[in-house]
Amino acid sequence: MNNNNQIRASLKSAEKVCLERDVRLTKKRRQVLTLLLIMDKALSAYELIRVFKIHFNEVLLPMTAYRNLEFLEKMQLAHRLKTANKYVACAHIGCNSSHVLPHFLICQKCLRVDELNNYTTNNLSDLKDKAEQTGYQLSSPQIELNGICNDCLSATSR
Amino acid sequence: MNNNNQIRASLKSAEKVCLERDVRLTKKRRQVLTLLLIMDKALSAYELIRVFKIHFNEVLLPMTAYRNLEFLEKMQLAHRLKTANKYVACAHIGCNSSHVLPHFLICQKCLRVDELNNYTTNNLSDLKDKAEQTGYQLSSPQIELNGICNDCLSATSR
DNA sequence: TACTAAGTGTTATGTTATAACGTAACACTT
DNA sequence: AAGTGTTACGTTATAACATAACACTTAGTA
Repeated sequence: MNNNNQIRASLKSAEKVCLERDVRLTKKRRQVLTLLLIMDKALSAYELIRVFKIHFNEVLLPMTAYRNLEFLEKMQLAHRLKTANKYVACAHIGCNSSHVLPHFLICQKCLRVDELNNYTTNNLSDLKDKAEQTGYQLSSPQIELNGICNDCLSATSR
Repeated sequence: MNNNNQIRASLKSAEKVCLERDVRLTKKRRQVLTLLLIMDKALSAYELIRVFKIHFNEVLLPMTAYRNLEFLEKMQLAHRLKTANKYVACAHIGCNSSHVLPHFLICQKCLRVDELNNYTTNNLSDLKDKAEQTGYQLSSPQIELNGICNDCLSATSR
């Protein structure tokens, strides 16, 4: 779970990123990012909407949710997990992470997400080579691995 | 494009697989597999339904489509591409392929899919190790890489 | 023949996502 | 302060993807 200090730091970094890129971190966008950070797991757009209502007692409309998630994704402040149709705050806000070949480990039970960005560029060039040999140009490759985290595993086996 | 001989051979292998596993390759299931082989690209369930009507002049209901796709997936005669919400015939029917760590290259333009199964088990154990170090047990890992195939690329640049 | 299990049909609904268009808020100029 | 352009958000509608629950049919078999 992200603690308050971590969340504050991430929001500060997010502000900086938006300032640098001359885009606006509006109230709603900031709220969405805050929620993703607080929840610290993958949420669907509609889950986000429900939690938004509970947390801020304000309405977040579906279109706004999707637009804001798209914005956060562009700024690499959040990620879209295609295999799960869910969204999660970036684990590396403020870390100058490259996001060249993000790897996600997704727990199918609790939706905890671990984001591995410490892969060598070898992995990417390896994948790129294989893709090119097969006749493809990769576009923003992203590896999503589904599994079960140890916490959920031990909870189940009990 | 799969030619008629390849399709016939795949269907024959599919029959064998089902016989061995004591499950039925019913008419509808066979038709669905046939269509996936004919189309030779990723189809959504609802695209499949539309093509089914055109090709066989019979109705394939959504539920049946999903059930049959699920069946084919279990038998490893077809694959579900989660990042695209689409389905594709297995490229290795009758090849005794292991399907330990299937890699898919998906063209986002034409939905052609290349399925790489020639990865070494090293890749899998490597991923498994990394996952376990991070506290996850992988469940049927599958790598989906999105890109654009050379045909579409050259068509676009013209 | 009648039973059983598997498969399919049917209806309804849930879930995820986007299109199209209008309005509000903000930022910049004059 | 008024005018203008841009970005963000609101609103409505609908497309696209997927499953639940239960009924009916049929193939295989006792």
